[in-house]
Amino acid sequence: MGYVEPHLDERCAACVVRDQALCASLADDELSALSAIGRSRPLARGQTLIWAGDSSSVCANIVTGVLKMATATADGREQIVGLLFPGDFVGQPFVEEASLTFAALTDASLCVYPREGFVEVLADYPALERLLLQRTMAALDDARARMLTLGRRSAGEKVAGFLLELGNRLPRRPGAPAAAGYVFDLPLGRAQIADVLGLTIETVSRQLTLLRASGVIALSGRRTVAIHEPTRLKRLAGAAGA
Amino acid sequence: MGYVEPHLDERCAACVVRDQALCASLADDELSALSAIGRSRPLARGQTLIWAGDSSSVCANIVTGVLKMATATADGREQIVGLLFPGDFVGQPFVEEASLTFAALTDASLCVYPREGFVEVLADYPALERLLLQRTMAALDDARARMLTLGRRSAGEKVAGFLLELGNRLPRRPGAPAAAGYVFDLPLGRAQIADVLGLTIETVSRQLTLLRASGVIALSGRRTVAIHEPTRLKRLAGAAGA
DNA sequence: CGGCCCGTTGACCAGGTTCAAGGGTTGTGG
DNA sequence: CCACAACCCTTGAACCTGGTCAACGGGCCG
Repeated sequence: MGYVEPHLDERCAACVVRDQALCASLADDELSALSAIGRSRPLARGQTLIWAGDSSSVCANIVTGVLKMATATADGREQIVGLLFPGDFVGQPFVEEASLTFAALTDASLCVYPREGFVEVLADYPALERLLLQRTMAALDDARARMLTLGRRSAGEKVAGFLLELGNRLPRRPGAPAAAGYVFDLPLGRAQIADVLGLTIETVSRQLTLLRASGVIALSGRRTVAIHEPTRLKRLAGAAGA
Repeated sequence: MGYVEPHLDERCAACVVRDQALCASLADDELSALSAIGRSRPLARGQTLIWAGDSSSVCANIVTGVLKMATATADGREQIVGLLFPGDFVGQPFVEEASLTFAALTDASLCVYPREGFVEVLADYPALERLLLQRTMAALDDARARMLTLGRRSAGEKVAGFLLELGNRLPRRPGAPAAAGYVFDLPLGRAQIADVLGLTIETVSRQLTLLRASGVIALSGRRTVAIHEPTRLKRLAGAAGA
C-alpha cells in the first residue's frame, strides 16, 4: 500500500528468518522468484491481516511477532485455532474465501505475497512445495494434538500445558536471572488464552492463581510468567505440553 | 502378508476410487509408479492399521469403508480426531513414529503403500504432490473447524452438527423411502461418537433421545438414523454442520 | 433361545460458567 | 513526575451443563 521497498535482495540478505521460514528450501539465487513478489509489511498489535469471510488474497511469512488464527460460531463465540511465530507460514493459498481470521497479538513484521503469485512460484520450485507440504502436515499434527486438549483435558491440564508450550516457543524475557527458571512474557491476554483453550476468562484466571498459590509458577505484572517448577507443571499438564 | 495380487493394472482399472483418491492426479500411464508399490489390503471392522507410537511404515488410500484417526492422553482418555471415507488418504508420510492410531469402523479395503516408497514416488510426480498438498490443507481446515466445535459448542450443537455431517458424507441407506428424508447407518457406536465430540456416551445418548422426542430425527435399531427435519436440525447445530 | 453387549434412563455430583463487584496495571495527559 | 481514567484481571457466590455411578432393558449374534 504505497510502501516502497529499498532493494529486494537486500531485504532477504538481512532477513532474520532466512533459514527458518519456507525460504530455507531455496538457494540464494532461487530466492529472487519469491522476493520479487514479496513485500515486507508491519502489523501493529491488534491489527488484522485477513478477515474470515473476505477473499483471501495474501499469504505471508512471519519475520517477527506473534499472530493468532481464529474462527467463530455464527453467534460470536470465538476459538483461536493456532498461534503463529517467526518463521511460520500464514494464509490459505488454495482457498478463495478465507475461513480464518489472522491478527497480530504483538507488533509484528511480515513478508507478504499475493496468494495467486505465491501458488505459481510454488509450482516452479519443488523444494519449496515439498517443505510447505511437510510444514502443513506438521501443522495438522499440531491441530490434532490440540483437539485432544480441547475435547478431553480439564481446565487445569489445559492451562498447565499451555504455559509449557509457550515457554518452549517464546524467547526468554531479556534480563531475567537464569535461576528463576523459564521467564517469559505472555503475548496474549487472559481472554485470548481462554479462546485458545476453550474456557472462560474467569476459569483461566482462577487456574493461574492456583498455580501461583502452589508455587509452581510466579506471575508479575499482567503478562510475565516464571515457571519455577517445570517438573511439577508437566505432571499437572498430564505430561503433554512438552 | 502373503497376499498375492492378480495383476496391477487390472486392480487400478477396476478401482472404485480411481478418480477420487490421490490417483486422480495421475494419467493412466503414470499410475504404474504408484501401483507398482501398492498392495490392496482388506481391513475388518475393529482392526487397526497403524498404532500410535509404532513406527509408521505405511500410507494408504481408502477404497471402501470408514476409518477413524485417534489420539489418547497418557491416562487413556481417547479423542477421535477425524473420520476417513473412500478416496481419503491415510497415514503420516513424513513422520517416523506415528502419533495417531488408524482403525477400521466398518469392514474396509485399502490400497497400501510402504511409507518411504510413497514419499519417493511423490517427488517424481509434481501433480501428485500438489494434490496431496491441497488435500492436506483441506484436512487442516477441517481440523480447525472441529476445534471450534470441541472448544465452543454445547452438547446439543455437537450432536446435531455431527449427524448433519455424516448425512452428507455417507451413502443413503439402500432401499429407504425417499420421503423419510436422509436415512443412513451410523458407522460408529455411541462410545465412538462421544470420542469424536469430546462428550460421554451417556450425554450422546441423551441428546439423541431429545432429538428423537422432538421429532427432528428417528432412530431405528442401534445404528439407523433418519433426518426428518433437516432445517430444524441445522438450526440446532448453530448452522454449522452443513 | 439365551447370553452378552450396547444403549438408555435415572439420581447425584462437580467442574466450569455466569453474573456481579472490587482491585491493580498500564498508559495518558497535565 | 504524578494523577487519573480505562481496561483488564481477580475474586466471590449461585447456577447449570455435562460427568459419574448405577441399574435396567432391548437388540443382535451365536
